[in-house]
Amino acid sequence: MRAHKLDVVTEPGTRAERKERTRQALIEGTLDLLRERSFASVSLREVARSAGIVPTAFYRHFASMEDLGVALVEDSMRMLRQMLRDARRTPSARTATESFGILVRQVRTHEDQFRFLSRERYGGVTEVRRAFATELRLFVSELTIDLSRMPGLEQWDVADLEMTADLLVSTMLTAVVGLLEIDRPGSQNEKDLIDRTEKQIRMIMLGMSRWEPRRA
Amino acid sequence: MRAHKLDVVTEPGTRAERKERTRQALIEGTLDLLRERSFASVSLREVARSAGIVPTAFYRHFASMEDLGVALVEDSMRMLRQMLRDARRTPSARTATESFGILVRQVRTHEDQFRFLSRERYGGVTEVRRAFATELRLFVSELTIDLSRMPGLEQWDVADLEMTADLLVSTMLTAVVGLLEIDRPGSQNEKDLIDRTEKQIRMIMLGMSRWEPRRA
DNA sequence: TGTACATCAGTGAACGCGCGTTCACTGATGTAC
DNA sequence: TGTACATCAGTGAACGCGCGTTCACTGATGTAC
Repeated sequence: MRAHKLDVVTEPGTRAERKERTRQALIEGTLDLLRERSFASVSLREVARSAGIVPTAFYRHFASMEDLGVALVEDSMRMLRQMLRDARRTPSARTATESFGILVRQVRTHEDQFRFLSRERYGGVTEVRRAFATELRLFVSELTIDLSRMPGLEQWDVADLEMTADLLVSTMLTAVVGLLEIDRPGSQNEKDLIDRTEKQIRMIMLGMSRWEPRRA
Repeated sequence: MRAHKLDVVTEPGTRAERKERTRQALIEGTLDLLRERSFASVSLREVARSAGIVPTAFYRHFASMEDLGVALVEDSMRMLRQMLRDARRTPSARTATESFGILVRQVRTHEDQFRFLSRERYGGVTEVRRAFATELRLFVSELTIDLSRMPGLEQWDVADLEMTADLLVSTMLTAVVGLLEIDRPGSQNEKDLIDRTEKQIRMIMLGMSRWEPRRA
């Protein structure tokens, strides 16, 4: 019998596991604080408090708040990239409207991270802006390649393909940001927004079918 | 001769005029601080410093930083409304592309205020978000009326008209935000962005000409 | 026009507070033998 | 398995700093007579 071990109230797991758990608590606590505030206005002490540790213990995980910000970007970007990779593998994501449906579900699943990205995109932290812009450019150029393979678009100018990909992406992005403003998922507001965006995508695609590439 | 009056180094004008000048210095100093930071991260003392007054004198003009924020929104919104009113009176603004040209020039003229609006739109201050959303809804509904009068769109559903107006406005808004990211006006980047946006607007209008309203 | 008083934009000292960061520490976990 | 030592996540006191806000003040401008 080693019953006395049960008296010890420390957390289970190895030291490394517990450290990782605290790190996650810091990240999730921060995302939670960012629900209604900007990253620039959140203090190190608040973040530590949200994770249930003393301010000085923060430094066991991050060198500074800026460092935590970078980790947040990396985390969110990893999620975004994974989503895009999955979407490209899903056969049902071939049309823009279907891709948008997948996007909506992902936004609802990773709401905090999408909010962080959309809010800091033009907000204070330069690092976030740069990383997001790069990711977005990557996405647009991938969509450009997809478009170039669509029947009827084979002879299009690259610039025209890019312009169209950019329009489709920015329309979806506007919808994502609108989605984050709607608190209650499944509400009529949400349905209206999704419906409207799908129509907008269809309208753009109608325009594409009439577009004359390389006008003289 | 009252030469001794010239020795006095106080600012010219009546007391009311000087007060108004300080108020403007506070507002412009704040907009200047907001070039690279968010409103939430700017302190009262910094704002006072930027206007060349002592922190306590700030209270002669605004009750709090929040109060200053509201004044900033009101100022920027007044500018935006005036721009829209002028644009509606200009005969050359009849097509969406021409309206966009006017918008680009306005953005370059009132860059600080547009930056404030775009940055705080999803940023911290609730007041700003609400005011901007209202202004935007107003703009979309005015454009909806304009569209309903265009030849070929007379039989369109109101929902379809609104959806289209929303798409046009959000495309222009995306361009405005992109414009603010470009430091050097007149650069190739700027030309590319404007060119791309004009093409996007034309593509949407092509889609409109093919749209079948009230599909069964 | 001149005088006496009221107004009020801006001053400067002072306050209590939360901040980021340093430092020496504690005690459970990990490791070598 | 047991012992002795090393590691290291988290602690708690302490610091100097910029913050928002209070208060009594100054002295030029405005107003009433």
